[in-house]
Amino acid sequence: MVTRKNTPDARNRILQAAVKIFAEKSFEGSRIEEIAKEANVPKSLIYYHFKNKDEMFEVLVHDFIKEYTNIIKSQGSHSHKPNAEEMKNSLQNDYTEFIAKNTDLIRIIFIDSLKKSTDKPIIYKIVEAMIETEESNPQISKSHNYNRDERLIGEFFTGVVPLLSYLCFQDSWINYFNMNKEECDTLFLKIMTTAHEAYHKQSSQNT
Amino acid sequence: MVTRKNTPDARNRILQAAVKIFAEKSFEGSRIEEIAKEANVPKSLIYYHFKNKDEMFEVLVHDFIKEYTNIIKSQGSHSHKPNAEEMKNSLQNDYTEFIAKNTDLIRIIFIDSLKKSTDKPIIYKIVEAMIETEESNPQISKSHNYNRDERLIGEFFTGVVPLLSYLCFQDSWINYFNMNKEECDTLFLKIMTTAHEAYHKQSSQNT
Amino acid sequence: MVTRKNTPDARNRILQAAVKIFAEKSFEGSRIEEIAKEANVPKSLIYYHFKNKDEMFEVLVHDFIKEYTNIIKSQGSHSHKPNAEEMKNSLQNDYTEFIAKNTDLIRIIFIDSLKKSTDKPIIYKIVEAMIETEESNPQISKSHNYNRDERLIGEFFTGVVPLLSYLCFQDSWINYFNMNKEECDTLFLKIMTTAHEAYHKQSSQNT
Amino acid sequence: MVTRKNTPDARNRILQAAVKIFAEKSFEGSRIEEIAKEANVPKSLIYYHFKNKDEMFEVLVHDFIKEYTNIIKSQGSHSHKPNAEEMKNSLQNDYTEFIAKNTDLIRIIFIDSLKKSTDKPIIYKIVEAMIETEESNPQISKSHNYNRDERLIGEFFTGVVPLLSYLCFQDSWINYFNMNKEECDTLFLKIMTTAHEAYHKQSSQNT
DNA sequence: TATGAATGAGTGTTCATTCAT
DNA sequence: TATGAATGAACACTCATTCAT
Repeated sequence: MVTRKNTPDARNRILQAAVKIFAEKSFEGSRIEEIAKEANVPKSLIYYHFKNKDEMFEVLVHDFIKEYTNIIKSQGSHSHKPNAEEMKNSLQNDYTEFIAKNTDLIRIIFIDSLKKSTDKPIIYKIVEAMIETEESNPQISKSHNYNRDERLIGEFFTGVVPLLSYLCFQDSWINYFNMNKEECDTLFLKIMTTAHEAYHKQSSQNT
Repeated sequence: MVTRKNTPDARNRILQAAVKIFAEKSFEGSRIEEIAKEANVPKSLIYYHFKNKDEMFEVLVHDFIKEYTNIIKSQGSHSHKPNAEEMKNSLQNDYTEFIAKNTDLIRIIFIDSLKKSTDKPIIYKIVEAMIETEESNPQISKSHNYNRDERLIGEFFTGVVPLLSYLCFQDSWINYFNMNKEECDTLFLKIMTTAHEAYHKQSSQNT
Repeated sequence: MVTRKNTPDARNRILQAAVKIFAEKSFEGSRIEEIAKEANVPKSLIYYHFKNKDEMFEVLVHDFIKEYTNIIKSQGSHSHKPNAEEMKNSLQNDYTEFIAKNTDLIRIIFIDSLKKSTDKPIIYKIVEAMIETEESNPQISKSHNYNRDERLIGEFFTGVVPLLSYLCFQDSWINYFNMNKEECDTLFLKIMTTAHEAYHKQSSQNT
Repeated sequence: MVTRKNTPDARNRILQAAVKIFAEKSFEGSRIEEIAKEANVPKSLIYYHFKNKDEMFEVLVHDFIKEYTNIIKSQGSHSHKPNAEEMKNSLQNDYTEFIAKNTDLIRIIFIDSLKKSTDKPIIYKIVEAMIETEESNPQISKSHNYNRDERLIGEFFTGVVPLLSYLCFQDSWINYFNMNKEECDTLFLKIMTTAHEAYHKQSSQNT
């Protein structure tokens, strides 16, 4: 009499386990065996639910990007010229909550996107979604000094990248530099907000 | 008559090949076989020059960090409160030149550092070197409002991370967003300088 | 509302599908999954109807041999010393019709019988049935020059084997050698009849 | 201290082992592990010498066909209108010797060729080589009643197929029908020669 | 110094088969 | 009668590493 897992959410457990292992070892460094162990399923079940390792990755990314895009779109006015106050508040909003919940997945996407061979890094979809939302707002996109390229670069390199990096490095940073988590968060937020805001101000001064 | 492998620099060719492959596939995703092919040497020669795959990685990183540290130290006062002018010039200086020459290695280190399991990301050595140099300058470190934590976070998340990210994403960015390389460089520089400077200004206003 | 699988003949559809897949990939090369797909039933239904893969094969072979034997027996005098005329006519008779209808199964049996490890090739049952029928006819078997071994070898290697081979190769032969089906059939029939007849004639001259 | 096999002919041992196992279990039914065991090498060595299972098969077939073709070509006038005497003698000649030595490989090729999906059965190369050699002989090919299609069908279905079948079935036949090997060989030879000759005679009578 | 051959411990994946319902 | 989910035992193939020369 073999005990069956009988949990209809085996598929989800597998996906969660995959995220965890991928985040720790990177995609290539992860072993199906280990994901199976983490999910408490036989590895053959992984192949019942997914075609192969790649498909697990794709499903994970696809679902994330889909949900991310939805959140961005539903937030509408979220990303333009936030001030420190708004920024701080936003840490409790849907967007940041979602991002915080998916740190590991973001890490995976970040790592994958950094590979040289990747000519269409997944991470770009993140800025794209932000900019698309922005451009669907005529007030912004029709303004005389709107510059798509500048917006993309600005949002990505002074906004998205520092934020996601912070999420990824947070734990080891606190550990390695012996900082206090609360203070560290506050400091980062202040610094990044200042820097990101500065870009926004300058950007709007262009004629 | 066997074609000689140009013996003296076989080791170097292997290292260069390793950098290339690691950058494309990440450390775990790279195969010794492929590195050997890229370096045009038999697989076994790699094991003549290096103990194992890990050692290749370590040699690569060690040499890079060593050279990096030297450059930083020899530049002395390079990184504090630069203005746009200095920043622009610096693109031609030793530091940026060195960084530009080692994009692939930086990519490798960046990727490796992003793994969750890495509690001492190699990339931290980069800020550390900067801060150490800074702190060896009593004029700066003894100033009444000097705050090491803030300096670290500021330099890392508004300086190092955006810069290295730009290096890593540059090519695919231009390709994906259909931008012009020159303009893209200029735009990034302007934006990042503005943002990074803003942090420096604010930082120095703290009492 | 689930589409019913047309219950009563699911078993037959499975068997037909099995024949098709076995014929294409050989028994070992066939996958239950693929048979299920071909039969448009879930994999598990196959195990409802058959104990395992081997049993499907056995059922298929058993049914074929049974029906074959019946036809042979009911034809009685079919195989001895046919002349060209009889042979040609026989192409429309039960025997050849049955064989033509079961080309795929014959192919499967032929392939299986060719394996070295098989010491009791199924295909032998085909000559056996012919000879048994013959021997049950005292007029033939008691004739002074009747030689069972010679009959077996003769019927098998100049009769059964060429005929079954032709059935198996027919399609690809026409395709590969760019022949016309009708002519090809006629040619083969003429040639094979001549050869087979020659054996019969010579055989009966033995004293 | 691990004992290395150090046999430069490991590759050959692998090929021979593959022939043996393929012949017993068919290609799909064979396990690399088993071939490795038979060849007395670790299975990884098989992948050092061959890309994969398919390549082993291809190498085997390619080498066989090449050698076969050479023999056929060097025999020149071997296959046309042989009489019983010639046929008998030929059993000791290069051709038959070669065939007898490669029974297992022939079995493998025969089996593979019988699969329905194979649109260009390897076995056809055997008749092709015979016919090509024949056609390179102007005396034959220019004769007024030479008919390529008839030659192909005739040689294949009354010559090649019975002969190869006999090779494949020989052992189990003797066993199953309880015959004596010598007598069996003689009987088959007499019967097949008669039948094949008959086709040749008739063929040459066509105007 | 250099290398072709060899090897063992994996590693992703497959597959016949079974279970619960 | 029927089926989606599950499973373990293989299986083909990989890969870092080592050996002998």
